[in-house]
This record gives sequence, structure tokens and C-alpha cells, in this order.
Amino acid sequence: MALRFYNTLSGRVEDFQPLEDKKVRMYTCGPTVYDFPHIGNYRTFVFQDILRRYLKYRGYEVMQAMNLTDVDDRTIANSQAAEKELREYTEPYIQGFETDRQLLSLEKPEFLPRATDHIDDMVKLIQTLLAKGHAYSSDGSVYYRVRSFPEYGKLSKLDFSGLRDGARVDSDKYDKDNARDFVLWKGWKEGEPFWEAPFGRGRPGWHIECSVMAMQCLGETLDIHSGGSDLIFPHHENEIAQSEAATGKPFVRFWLHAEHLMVNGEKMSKSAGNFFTLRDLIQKGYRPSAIRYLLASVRFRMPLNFTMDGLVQAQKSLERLRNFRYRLTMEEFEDGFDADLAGKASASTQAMEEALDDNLNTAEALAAIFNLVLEGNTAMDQGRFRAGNREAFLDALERWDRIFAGLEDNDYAKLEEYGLIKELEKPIDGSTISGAKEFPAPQPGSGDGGVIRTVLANAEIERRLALREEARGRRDFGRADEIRRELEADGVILEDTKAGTRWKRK
RNA sequence: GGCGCGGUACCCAAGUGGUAAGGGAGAGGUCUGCAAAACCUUUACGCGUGGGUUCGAUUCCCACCCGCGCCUCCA
Repeated sequence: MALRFYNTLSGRVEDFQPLEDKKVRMYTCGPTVYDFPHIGNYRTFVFQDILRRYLKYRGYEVMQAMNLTDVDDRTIANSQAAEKELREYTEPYIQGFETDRQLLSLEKPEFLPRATDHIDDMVKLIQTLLAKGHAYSSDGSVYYRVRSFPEYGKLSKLDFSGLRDGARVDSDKYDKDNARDFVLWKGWKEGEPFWEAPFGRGRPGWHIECSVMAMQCLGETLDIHSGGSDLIFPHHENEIAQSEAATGKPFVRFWLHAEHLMVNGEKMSKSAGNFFTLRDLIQKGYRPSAIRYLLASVRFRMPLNFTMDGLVQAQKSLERLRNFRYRLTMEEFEDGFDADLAGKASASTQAMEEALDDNLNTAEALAAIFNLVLEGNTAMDQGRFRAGNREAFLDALERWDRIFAGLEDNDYAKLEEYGLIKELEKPIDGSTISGAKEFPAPQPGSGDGGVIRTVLANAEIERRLALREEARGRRDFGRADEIRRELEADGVILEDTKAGTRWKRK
């Protein structure tokens, strides 16, 4: 079966084929850098990453652009409150996003344009729209004339046929010909950042940046454009109107929208206050890889209810996969090749591919790899697994990991690299440090929060491990078990295997 | 009201016109110095409700109920 996606524009699942043979031009709506994104935002970004990775897996060359919105009402309001220049204010959040991106194993898009780097291009597009009669100036601002684009509403399926010109809702409140018209350029207000334009000093409206940067980076017709479902209207509807009115060409062929992350049955959002940032969760002791897994484990078109229990389950699921790979790598098997097992690995991969081909059915793709884990573990326990089977199983895991990026247990290494955790040592007889949270969560507006958690240092773990080994050598199991319990309290799990003691962090 | 998403076991969650994947959790067992990991057994006669079509529906059709989102802040 062919690769296929649900296209919001048609309302159907359609076979996917890029415009240009194996090259996919993809634009994904990125963050507004007025604060740290919350994990609802990251649900969409993780979906986009899975999409990107799978397209590459399928042999496409992916050209992805993700915008960084660094000028809008919120960035301006927050920078004013912080008494900082706009760029000075947004820079730490751009850095923070970059850190989060790497923590969540989101591949770097080919283009990460900042809105304020493309004001000139926005001005040009607005001029084009003015020249073609799709826009008009009014009181220092420029508005898009929705009536001039008959197809307005085709994406959101909203019916605007009742639109009438001149039916001003409130002439004092709106300087628009019609209440549905939206702003392309906001006339300057005292104290706000501004740019000069032929139609007056001001700043861009919300939607124009995406049209401009998408076309600038990728051309006038995109294969894929995606974002959260709350962007369908007005944001993406307006992007279509702007872009297609200006170029006369279809703007986007496939519109893919992710459903929301929910908390207690409500959409997670900044305004509702029911949100967690990535840093909030790391501080509570959860791992970025578990967060990514949880966000990826449900198909993007399904609402996903976020719970801490869900995160724990995700972490344990990942652990099962990692344990399996560890066993596959470390255990010794008899030479030879078990024919019965031979087909299992490729069958699992094929099942995974069929699931992902089907509009990115990630839940089913996960089932495919877990079925392989069971096959493998059972065969090993029964002594049927042979050395010659190892490579195919590892290959299936590696293929899975190219999409899901969860096999590597590297959360702590990354957190340390980005200065988000600090390793502590303490004497073995001291009190435990588990749950040590002496660092406050970063406050909105404070920029990158720095260290937010502490963990036991690797060297200290190794030292205690040696003490335990020594105790076990004496068959002093009481002492050995005591050390094991202490380590567990400090967030370290031990596993005694034939190859020695393996440790890992919770 | 319009448009859209969803309602499957204790939790998360696939799925098909032919008798319910997978993960987590619980219980019992195997293995282990003990654990952990892993394996085995076990936990939905049932898939929001009521009709209909059919030899047969969780899966198709109709109606209804419930939760949620969007309808110019929003991933």
C-alpha cells in the first residue's frame, strides 16, 4: 500500500505523492518565542518530527521549514514588561527551544526562519496583495479583503457566504470593510517596535510571516503544511488566502493537523493554565525520551490525554525495548541460524511500515516492534535464539529507532550537557538525595532556567557498586542488598546479570 | 447552531463484516542468594445507547447520549 495521509483540505485520506519526484517540501508551524513551549506544543512538534523521519525513511528528501515567531502581541507585551528590546527578549527562548528540540530528539529542520528576518519579504507580499486588490489600507494598517477570495473557508469548511460588505459591526472598533477581514500589517503604536514600509510604519500581522517564509524557503506550492488543529482557522485559512491570491497557485497540497493534548479532558493551553513545560516535567523527574514516546504513541489525529501515569507507562515501555536490545547485544548465543526466527524481524519491520504508511498509525507501529520483542525474548529463554539471528533483530530495532528515537538511554547525558541537571556525590551512609529539587522551576520571562534537578554522579554510583560487589564476594548479602536499596532511593536500578551488574537510572 | 475529533478491559490504546493487537498495572508460577530483567498462565461472551441490514456487526446504515476542539489568543 502506498503512503497516505489524512488531508484536512479534502477531508479524506489520500495517497501521498510529492510534486517533484522524491523531494518533499514541508512547512511546519513552529513556536512563538515569548515563553517556553508547553508539552501540548511539543505534541505537534513530535508528530511533525515523526512525519519528517518517516518520509526520509521512505526515501524522500525532506526540505522542512519551521518558523520561529519572534514578533507578535505576546512577544511585544512580554518584552515591554521585561523592559527589553524584542530581540534581546526572544533570544533566550529561541535558545531554550533549541535545547528542548534536542532533548526531545526532534531533527533539525533545514530552515528555521525568524519572522523578524523576513519583514522585507512580508512588505513585498503585502504590496502585491494591495496591487491586486486583495488588500487595502485603513488608518495606518493594511487588511486582507476576504470577499476578494471566493474560496475563503475551503480549509476550515466554515461558511462565509453570509459575508456582506459594508456591514460594519462597529465603525469605532473596526477600521475594516468587513469584520472578517484580517490584518496584514498593523499600524505603529507608540512604544512598539516597528518597521518602515511604503504603506506606513508598523509591524506584520500574525499570518503573513508563514506565507512569506514558506514560499521563500520552499517555493510557491508546498507538499505538506502542518500544525495543531487550532491553527486550521483562522491561521491556515488566512495563509491560503494570502498566498494563493498573491501567486495564483495552490499554496499547499496536503494539510496535516494534529489533535490537541488534553489535561483532565481539557485542551492544554497557556491561557487555561493547565500546562507543563518540558522543564517542569524534567524537574519532577520525568525523562525527555519518555515524554517523546508518550506524545508519539498515539496517532496524531486522536486527542491524547496527558497524565503523569501515562508518562510512567511510557518510560516503562521504553525500558522494555532497551532491555531487549541490551540482551540482544550482550547475551551469548549458539552459532547458527534459526529459520523459524529468520522471518520474524523482517515481518515486524514490514508491519511497522504498513502501520506508518497508513496515516502514521504509530500505535500499531509500536505493537509491531513489541511483538518482535516477545518473539525474541521467548526464543532466547527457550534457547532457540542463534547468533545468526542477532543482526536481523538489531536491524529491526534500528529501523524502529530511526522513526521513534527512543532506544538510546541518553537523557541524563543530554541533560548534563545542557546544564539542566547537576550531579551530586555523597557518602554512602548519608541521607539519600532522591527527589532533590533545590532548584526552582524557571519562571516565565526569566529565560533559560539552568540547573533544575540533581542526580547521583556516575563516579559515585560506580563506587557504591564496587562496595556492593565486594560485599557479595564475601556473601554478605545483607550489606549488598542494603547498598542496592540505597542506590534505588537515589534513583539507580541494579540488575545482576551473567555478564555482571548492570545499572541504570530510573 | 455550523464544522471536526473521540467514547474498546483497572489505566493507555490498535483493529477487522466472521467471532477482540500491543504497552502498563494486578494475581499465580518459572528463573535468581534475594531482587531486577525475561518467560509462562491469568484479567473485555464484550467494543457509549437503542434500532436496522446481514447467515453473522465492535466493524455497515439510522437515531440518540456523553466528552472535547474550532468558529478571528492558541500547537
